Amino acid sequence: MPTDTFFNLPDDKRERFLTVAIDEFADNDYRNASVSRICREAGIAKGSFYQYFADKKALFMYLLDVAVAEKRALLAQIEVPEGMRLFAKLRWLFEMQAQFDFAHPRLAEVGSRALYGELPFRDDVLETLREQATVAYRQMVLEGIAEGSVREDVAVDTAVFMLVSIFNELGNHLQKRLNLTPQTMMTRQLTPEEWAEAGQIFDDLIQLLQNGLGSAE
Amino acid sequence: MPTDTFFNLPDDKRERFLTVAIDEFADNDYRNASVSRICREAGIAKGSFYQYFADKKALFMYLLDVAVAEKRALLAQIEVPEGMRLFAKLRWLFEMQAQFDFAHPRLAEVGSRALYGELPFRDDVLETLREQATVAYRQMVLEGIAEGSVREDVAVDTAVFMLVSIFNELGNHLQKRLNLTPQTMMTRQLTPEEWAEAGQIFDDLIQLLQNGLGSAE
DNA sequence: AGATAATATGACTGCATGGTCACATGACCG
DNA sequence: CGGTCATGTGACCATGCAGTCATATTATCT
Repeated sequence: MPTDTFFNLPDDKRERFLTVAIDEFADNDYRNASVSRICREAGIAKGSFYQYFADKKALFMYLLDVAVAEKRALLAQIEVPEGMRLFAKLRWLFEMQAQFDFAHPRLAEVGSRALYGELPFRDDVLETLREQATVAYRQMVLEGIAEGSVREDVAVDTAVFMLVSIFNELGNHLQKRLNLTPQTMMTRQLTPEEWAEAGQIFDDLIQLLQNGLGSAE
Repeated sequence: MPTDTFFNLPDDKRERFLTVAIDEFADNDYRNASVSRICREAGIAKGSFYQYFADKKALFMYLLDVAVAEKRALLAQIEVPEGMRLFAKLRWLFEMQAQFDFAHPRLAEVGSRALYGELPFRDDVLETLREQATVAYRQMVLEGIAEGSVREDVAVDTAVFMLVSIFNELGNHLQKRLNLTPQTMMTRQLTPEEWAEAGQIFDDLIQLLQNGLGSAE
């Protein structure tokens, strides 16, 4: 989506630009993110920007590409476990998501804005991305039923809705529970204690999803 | 928050204005909602607007007042049941929320934007409103434990997080499941069949929250 | 060095916004 | 009728935006 000129840029300049752009789209939704501000911040002329990208939308879509690529890179780094049963798989997914959020807090913010925020244009790629989570979760629930780990009489649509809602808010919740801000996450790694706490939250969540809140009474 | 002048307005003019304003803040987040557009749409001069409200923020806060008042009115209409146990109470809450969403779809949209969207200013009243849901749910879970309907070893914080996440997304989910748009909701009542379907979804949700997705295995 | 192509630049256009203000209109009262 | 007060009005200001373009700078090759 960017032009050759953009890729010809010296690495440091290109990276500085990207950092600034990601920050801008992490701090502001699409309409309020400002090309002018990005240019000012990154120290490049407005005209130059339009030599790199056709327009604001092209930059935004490229940032999403970067986010997707980054996520793929993370997944490639860790072998996807085979033969996991539903609740183990869910837990693993939670952990993956958290790992991405912690490794790329600003990018993750851009991504979640893109998925759940409002945009002044319609984009099919994005639309598909949006649906993907629902479809994947439905598939998982169905497999869960097939393998016997999920009750046969479960209300599939409603269960999927639950999973997606929780998944979407998980990042925010972890941040609150661990007292983290995107800044602190950028500047330091998670301590083992923090990871343990996150792990505990995942365990609790899985426990709740699997057995509910109700007592046996 | 509005001036006397605003309340002195002929009823139809004031109501027309409010309808337009609510639509504007339902369709756009705070920053993108436009006073100029509201004035144009409502057929009043820009100067007049500033005779009714100190500024854009004052209008916005007033709309929230209206929303809260409207919700109170709904609750006053229906007697709050006493002595309900947790899961019955939750179901009742779901139904209340849905009834409000269906009765005032546009206002509900303004409200949820206010609670979960971003604002260019900080407001203590709003902050309190935001926390209220979490506090109330925590209280309910604790009561649930006390009365024995909730497992004693439940992870309270995580359970509350689950409940809040689900509750926040419930409106959207119902809309999708029942194939409704704010417009259709404005123009017609829900059919008994649609209400039944909503009720089924509530039942399913409660069932999932209480017993989880897991099979007994 | 000279010529050609790639890149950088920032003033500029056109547009929309929130908010102001000097003035116009209308209502009520003696 | 005249005067006073409440209300209505829209041109106007400062600001910020996305995007353009003529011009200037720098690289590259002969």
